[in-house]
Order: sequence, then structure tokens, then C-alpha cells
Amino acid sequence: MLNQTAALDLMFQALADPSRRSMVERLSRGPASVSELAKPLTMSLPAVVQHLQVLENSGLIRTEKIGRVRTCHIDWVAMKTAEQWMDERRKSWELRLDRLGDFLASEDNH
Amino acid sequence: MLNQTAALDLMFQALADPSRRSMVERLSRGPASVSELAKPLTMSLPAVVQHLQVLENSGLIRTEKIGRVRTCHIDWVAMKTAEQWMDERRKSWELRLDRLGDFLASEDNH
DNA sequence: AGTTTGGTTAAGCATATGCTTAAGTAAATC
DNA sequence: GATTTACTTAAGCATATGCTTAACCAAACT
Repeated sequence: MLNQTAALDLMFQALADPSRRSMVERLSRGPASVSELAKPLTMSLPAVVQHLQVLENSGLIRTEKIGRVRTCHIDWVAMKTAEQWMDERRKSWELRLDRLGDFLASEDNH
Repeated sequence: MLNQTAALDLMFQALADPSRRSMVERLSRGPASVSELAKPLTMSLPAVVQHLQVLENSGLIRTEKIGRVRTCHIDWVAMKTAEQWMDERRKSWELRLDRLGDFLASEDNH
């Protein structure tokens, strides 16, 4: 298993490409095959497969091959990890704002 | 102004590096100067500045130079854009789960 | 058995990224 | 005025990324 930092590297990196995000958007509406994911994109099939490998390697999606078709779906537990990182930053910020608010309120009492 | 897609590219790309995320973590606790951000990192100062440029270019942070010190802080509006993208995927997923739930419930009535 | 469909593997290539060192510049301190 | 501090700019370099085409494989159809 990778540590948290390396996992976040791979996830944010995976989400940093518009083609990969469009695949994730499609998959957030339910599972799809490789060629289904490739259809709206203007690149070659190997390119699509390479993008899928990046997504799968990041843990954001999982795939399963049955017969000759590979079905892809999002791993929501992994997706949550990325969301959580941003959540934590925001909490830290909100805490800071609260403390600033308290400070200003106490200043009013002088 | 950039379109939403290009903006997301830059933001996720910016967050895909552990040094840059550590800078954002530091800044989520309040503004800091360039050398303050550089202190915990093991790279040269120009390298730090290059990371800051990536962050600033993504819109996630803003900087202002007063005298000879440049002060950096997070732009929370931009940060929200990235959070929102993930939020929307999750909503789409939850909607799908709801519909699946409804379907299974209606199946029970047969 | 032959063809189509859905995907895979491999090689190559152009550009982007993440560093480095060396050499500035300009504000603040001595 | 000289030195230190806080960056800044530029050049160079190794590796990573995002594609491409060509060739292949094995399941499904006819």
C-alpha cells in the first residue's frame, strides 16, 4: 500500500487532465466499457487506455475484464481521500477565521 | 479569464505535487513569506519559487510583494472550484444510488 | 474457418516538469 | 557606503507525460 502523500500525488495528477476528468464524469453516472469511454474523445484507443491506466493506478477507478470487454467504475473510497484533503485545509482555515473573530471581538472590549 | 476546464487542469496539477501541497497546508494556517515556505523543504530557493509560480498560476494562491518580502496566501474562492468539481461527481453518484434504490424498492412490490 | 470487434503491447517522439547552479537586483541593516 | 537578506532571472538537464502508428491477441459473430 502507498502512503497517503503518494496516493494524493497520483489522484490529483490523474484529475489534472481534461480527458481523464471527462472519463470520471462519465463513470460517475455508472460503469462503462473502454470503447464507451473512448467514443466522445478525439484520440486513438491506445491513448484512452493509457489514460485509464493512470486513473486505475491512482486508485480512482477499478476495472474488470469479462470476455473481451473491460468494464470500468469509480472507486468512491479513493475519491473521498482527495476530497478529504481539501476539506481538512478548509477546516484549518475556518478555525483560523474563528480565532481571528474571537480576537477582534475581544479587542472590541477595550 | 480561463474557462472552467483549463482552470481545473491547473488547480489539480498544482495539487499533484507533495511540496506544493505542503505549501498549501502551511498557507491554510495563515499567510507566509517565500523563505518561510521554503524552510521545511529540502530544495533550492529557485525551485520553491517555481512551485509558487505554479500555485499562483493555478489561481490557488495569491502573492503580494512589500519591500523585499513576498507574502503568499490561499485564494479560497479558487480552492472551492476544485472542491466543487468533486462534489458534483459525488452528487451524480448519489442520485444514481437513489434511482437504483427506487428501482429495487419497486421490484419488491412484484 | 474467416471476419469483425474490443482491447493490448511496443516503440518512438515532442513537449512539459522539476530540479540544479550561477549570476543578478533591490530593500534593509550595520 | 558596504554587507546581508530576500528574493529573481536565466540556462541547462534528466525524467515524465501525452500522444502517435504498427502489430498483435482473443472473444464473438457469420
